Amino acid sequence: MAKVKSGTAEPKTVVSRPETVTAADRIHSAAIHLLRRVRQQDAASGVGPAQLSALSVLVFAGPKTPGALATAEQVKPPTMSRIVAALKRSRLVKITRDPHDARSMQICATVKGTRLLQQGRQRRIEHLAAHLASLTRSELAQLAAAADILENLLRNWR
Amino acid sequence: MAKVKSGTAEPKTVVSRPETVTAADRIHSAAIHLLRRVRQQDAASGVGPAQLSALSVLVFAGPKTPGALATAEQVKPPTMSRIVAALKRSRLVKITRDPHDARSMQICATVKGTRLLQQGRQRRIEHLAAHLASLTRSELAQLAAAADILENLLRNWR
DNA sequence: GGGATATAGTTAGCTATGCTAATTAATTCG
DNA sequence: CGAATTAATTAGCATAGCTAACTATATCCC
Repeated sequence: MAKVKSGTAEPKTVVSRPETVTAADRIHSAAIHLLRRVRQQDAASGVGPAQLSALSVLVFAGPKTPGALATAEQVKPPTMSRIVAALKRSRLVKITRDPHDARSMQICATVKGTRLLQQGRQRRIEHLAAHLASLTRSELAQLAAAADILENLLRNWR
Repeated sequence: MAKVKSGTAEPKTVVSRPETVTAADRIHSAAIHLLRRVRQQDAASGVGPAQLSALSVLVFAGPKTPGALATAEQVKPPTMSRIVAALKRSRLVKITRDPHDARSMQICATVKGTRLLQQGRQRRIEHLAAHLASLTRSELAQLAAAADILENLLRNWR
């Protein structure tokens, strides 16, 4: 029952504002349907969505260990282990072992990986652009702002 | 960058507003990360995300044929066929054959299915609530509005 | 030093969800 | 009535999520 620490001594039972309920449903539904559409575009790259997402982290945030990648992507280590193995098979990343800790390693996007990601992004943009173009400047700004609000919310989750 | 080479038609050069590019990336990323968080909560229901989403359509939009459900969920018929089979095994939906067309059938959420969905929704809300509570009324409204803009966009996709 | 403990990653095995191609069954059309 | 169409399923494959159990290395502490 949604207890939240408040400034007062006792935990308060927060009665969710009614709009919170419908907002959660609508955000959830929109996210699901958006990703299903995007998936159809990304299929053209021949690389699955989880691999693309992990690769994206590597390209934009630089090399990472498998564990750090798993944390960043909010999946468990074995899942990331397999994703990385697939990326490596496709030569989209390269692995370098940590000289100071033989258990550890750095995963780094290759030129091929970076190029593939940029092309995928390009393809996605090209497809999104036609649709986003039908939005007003204000609506687009609203979407972008909402995405940021969400990411901020997600960053401090839990 | 961001020309829209209309894959098929005349090479109309749409110069995307710069914010369109970053907006697409941010929306995409936010959607991926939101769903990974939500998935962890929904796992408690013991029913997969695709099943929950399909069930949600049935609960809120009423009975549907497998084909219509596949279209609504943007998946191919065999995929929906298996999702429906799983829902049926769990007694979350019931099937009635169309008396006028023996090939066709109606899928309808059972009381159990409706209850499970509401409970999952409740669980999601409880979890979201603490985080959404930190948003202002205006930010929340912005998120909900953005979700609607997205859904509208998606409805007329392609 | 050396055993106990902790940490990084992988392997094995299960489930769920996507797909395409081919199949079955029923309806509609010519 | 036979051919084409339509609705749904079956079969087979790949990706991606999980937990449990394993290997290898590092660190801690006596």
